[in-house]
This record gives sequence, structure tokens and C-alpha cells, in this order.
Amino acid sequence: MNVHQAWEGYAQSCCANAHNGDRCAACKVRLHSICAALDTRDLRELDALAQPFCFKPKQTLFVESEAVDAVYTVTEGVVRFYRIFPDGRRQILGFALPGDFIGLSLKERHAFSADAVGPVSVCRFPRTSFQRLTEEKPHLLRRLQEFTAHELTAAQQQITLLGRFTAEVKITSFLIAMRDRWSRLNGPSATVSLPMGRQDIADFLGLTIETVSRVFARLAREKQIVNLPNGVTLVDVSGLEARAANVAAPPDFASAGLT
Amino acid sequence: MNVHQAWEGYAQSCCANAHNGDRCAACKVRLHSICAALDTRDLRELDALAQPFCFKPKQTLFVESEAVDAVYTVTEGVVRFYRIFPDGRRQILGFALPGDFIGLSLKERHAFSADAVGPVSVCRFPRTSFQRLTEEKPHLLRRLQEFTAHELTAAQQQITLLGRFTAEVKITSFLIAMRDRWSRLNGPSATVSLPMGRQDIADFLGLTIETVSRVFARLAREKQIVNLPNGVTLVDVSGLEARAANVAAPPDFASAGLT
DNA sequence: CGATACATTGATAAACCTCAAGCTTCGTGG
DNA sequence: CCACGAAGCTTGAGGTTTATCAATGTATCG
Repeated sequence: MNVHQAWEGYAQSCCANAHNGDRCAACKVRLHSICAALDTRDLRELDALAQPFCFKPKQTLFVESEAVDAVYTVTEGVVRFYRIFPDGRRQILGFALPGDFIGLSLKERHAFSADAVGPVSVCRFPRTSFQRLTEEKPHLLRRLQEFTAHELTAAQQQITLLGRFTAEVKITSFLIAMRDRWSRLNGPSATVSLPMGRQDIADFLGLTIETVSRVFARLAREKQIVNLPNGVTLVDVSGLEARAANVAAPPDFASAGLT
Repeated sequence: MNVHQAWEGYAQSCCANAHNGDRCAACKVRLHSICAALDTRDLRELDALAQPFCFKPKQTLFVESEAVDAVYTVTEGVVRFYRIFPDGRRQILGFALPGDFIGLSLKERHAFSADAVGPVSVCRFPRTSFQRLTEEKPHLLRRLQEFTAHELTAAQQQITLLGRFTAEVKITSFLIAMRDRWSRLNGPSATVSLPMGRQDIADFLGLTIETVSRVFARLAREKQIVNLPNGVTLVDVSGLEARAANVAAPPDFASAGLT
């Protein structure tokens, strides 16, 4: 756990422009985060628990089977969740984007490891304090339940994708899902930021880096996408959606807005 | 939706030996179910909502994208959750055993279809009434959150399995996971009931029925298992666990007992 | 400018799927 | 009680996708 390192290296510059007690109110991802369940009064309580942190690229947030001592809301950057197997292979379980919550399960020990893909800022809450808050504020618990249910739906989506589809379908579905997630945060755009590398995408989709690379190359050759330094532009969206097939995401979560 | 058919065909014989108001107290799976969160007083409230139902083998509980009008606790038998794709292929997302809850996400529409593998008994709760109850009883909501988190963990397990492992590892992991689930209900046993067919297992693990059949045959040939009419006996448990590799289930849920 | 990490491309091989046929099991009805 | 049919399961032969191995290309950062 490199939290102290993170703190010492970065914390001074995090959220520097808000006074204690107002930081949450000023939070840019609040309405996308679990904190949207709280009113102004409750928010100050949460604010008292909040510890802003930053992590450098590749820095570890926590490691599988470690005791859970905190939960987090991602405020900037992307976090990857993963497991490593004895033979060195890795399965990425998901990516947390700004507004996403880390620690839904409120379990004693981490079920996976997490580290920063690029530079990441988080809002950290000590587990016991946060848990007490969920016991006092049913709204917050309800919101936690909604987030967990949403994650479960996403996981079932992923099961579907991994179980039955070809490399091309997996990758086009991934691109469209990422577009939808960024769109929810930043508004619609055909350009999709992909801060994670090819190996990350491969380990997420159960493919090898070579297969991922080949499919990206083919999609670009067929003018479905344009490859950019850290992402892609979706050129033929309807063509891609057709290839992604009926693994479309369910109605939506954007509607959740304020509970 | 065949609920009325289910009711008319079967309901008279369900839970016939308990008076209204005591049915939940007499429920054999209560302590394994979400209802374990409630004390005797709250239980009578829940009892008033409970509608026992039975389903015949292959009978449908609900269909993907239908409006959710109820949630369920399985009391007997096994329910399968699945999605069907335009090309006719099917992905099974999971199996619900006695004590399991159906309808965790409290969403408006079903994200998948569900039907009975064999004869199934459930306890049905109208969605709106159940949801009101979760708002009044934070204990129940907390328990719902725990169940959802547990399902999420199981889904992540499945992602791991589907993404990175061979047919043999998938199947041995499946057998061990089923043994653990039945053990939690009925106590330890090396004989694992598999009420679902080979095609179900294939559609759950992202394999074809032929591959599943071949692996079962090989495991039997190598004296790891013995095939039975509706299940298997695990002969060489440590050998199987070694093949299943470190996809071992996390610490446990059995400890949940009573909250 | 060189070193390192990351990405691409090609050739070969293995795992699993597809297609096809035969075998069990089980329930029904003669 | 046996004959029959349907459904599910097993086994075999051949093909496809994707993994594996290997080499080359490109960007980034001291």
C-alpha cells in the first residue's frame, strides 16, 4: 500500500482550491458519484471524512487479499482492477472512471488489486467511518446498493461478452461501452479516450495483445475507426454498433442523477 | 409470464403445512436467504407480502426486458438466468439455488430471462411492496446490499474463469463451486447435484456441449470424478482443486449467517 | 541519442468449434 | 412388459479462431 507515498508526493496539490468543509460541494464529479445521494447538511459530514489523494501512473491503490481500510471515489483519471495468476497472466475486471466508487462490497479484504492507469485523483474515506455513515443515512446505503447493482449489470455484460463472442465483437463492444461512459461524464463525442494500453484491453477482454493490435489495425484499415495517440475516433458508429451486436448496454444509469 | 399458470397448477400444494403469518418462520431456507435480516416482528410483515409459487421444469419465471413486477426467494430447486442472442446462442449468467434471491437490482426491467431447471418453489414478493419494506427496514436494505455485493463477486469470478482458462479448468472450477454452494445448504458432501443439463453447463461456461461432454468423459476416465444420473461424485478432490487453479472462491459468505 | 517500454506484423500451432453419426435414458402406449 | 420415439448425451473427423513465438517498428524520456 503506497498511500503514504501518494500523500507525501502529491496531496498538497490536490483540491487545493477549496476550504475544508466545502471541498465536496465543489467536487466536479459529485453528481456522478455516490455522494449525489446526500443533501447539503449530510455532505458536510462526509466532507469531514474525505481525504483527497493523488496517485502517479501505475501506482498501487491496494492489493488483493489485503485488509480493506478505505473506500474511494475516483475524481480524476482511470483506475484498473485486476487479479494476477501464478503463471503471470492477469485478468482485468474493470476500469473505474471519474465518479466511480471503489469498495462497493464493504468486505473485510480486497477481492482484487487496483492501480492507477495514468495520474489519478481520488477522494478517500476510511472504511469504518464510511460504513457508520451508511448505517446512519439510508439514502447513502440505497445509493450504494444502486451502484453495486449497476456494477453487477456491467459484470454480467462482460460475462456475456467473454463467453460467446469473437475478438472483433469484444473490441467493438468495448469501444462503444467506453464511448458511452465518457459521454455520460463529458457529453457526447465520437472520440474515445483510451488511457489504458493494448495489454490492458487484452487482459480485460480475455485476448492477447497481438489479437487486440490486429483488430484495431483491421478496424482502422476498414475505416471504422481512426487510431489516435491515446484513444480512437469512431468513424462509422452504426457500422461498429452492428458489429458489437446485441450486447448493447441496458437502458441506462445516467437517469440516476440525484437518486 | 406464466405466473398464473404456475399458481393455478401448483400453488395449492405449496407450503401447505403452515398457517398464514407463520409461513416465513417455518421456511427451511430462511437463514440462508435475505429474510435472515429480519427479526420475528418484521418477519410477520414480510409474511403478509409473501406469495408461495411453484414452477414446473422449464417453466418461465420472467423474460428479459419485461417490467419487473416481483422479486423472489428460491425455496426449492434451481433457476437459471440467461440471455438469448439473435443467432440462437444463449449465455447463462448464473444459477439460483435455494435461499438465493432474484431481483437484487430493483430495476424497472429485467436484464435477463429466468426459468426453472427442474421443479422449483419460490417465495414471491410484489416489487413495490418489497421496495417499500427495504425503505422502512435498513437491516433488510443492508442485507440486500450484501447479497448484491456477493453476486458481484461471483460475477467477477466468472469473468476471470471465462476470460483466461481452458475448458478443463472452467469445468473443474464449476464443479467445485457447485459443491461449495450445496455444502453451504446441506452440509459437506463429495457428491454434487447437477440438475442442469450439459447444454446449460456449456452455455454457462462459454463452451459447446461437445466440449463439456468430452471433459466430463476425460475426468471420469482419469478417475477424478464419477458420473451419476443427475450429478457427479468428486473422487479426487485435491486433484480437481489443483486443476481448478487459483480461481478459488474468496473467504466466504457462509459467515453471513444472521447479518 | 540511445535505452526502454509499448505496439505492430508475420508464421505456426493448439484449443475449441462445427458438423455428423451413434448411443442412452426415459416416458408412452400398444 | 416390451416397442417405440424423443430428448439428451457421447464420440469422431476436420476446420477456424486465436494463442504462441519471433522479429521489427515507434514513441518517450532521460
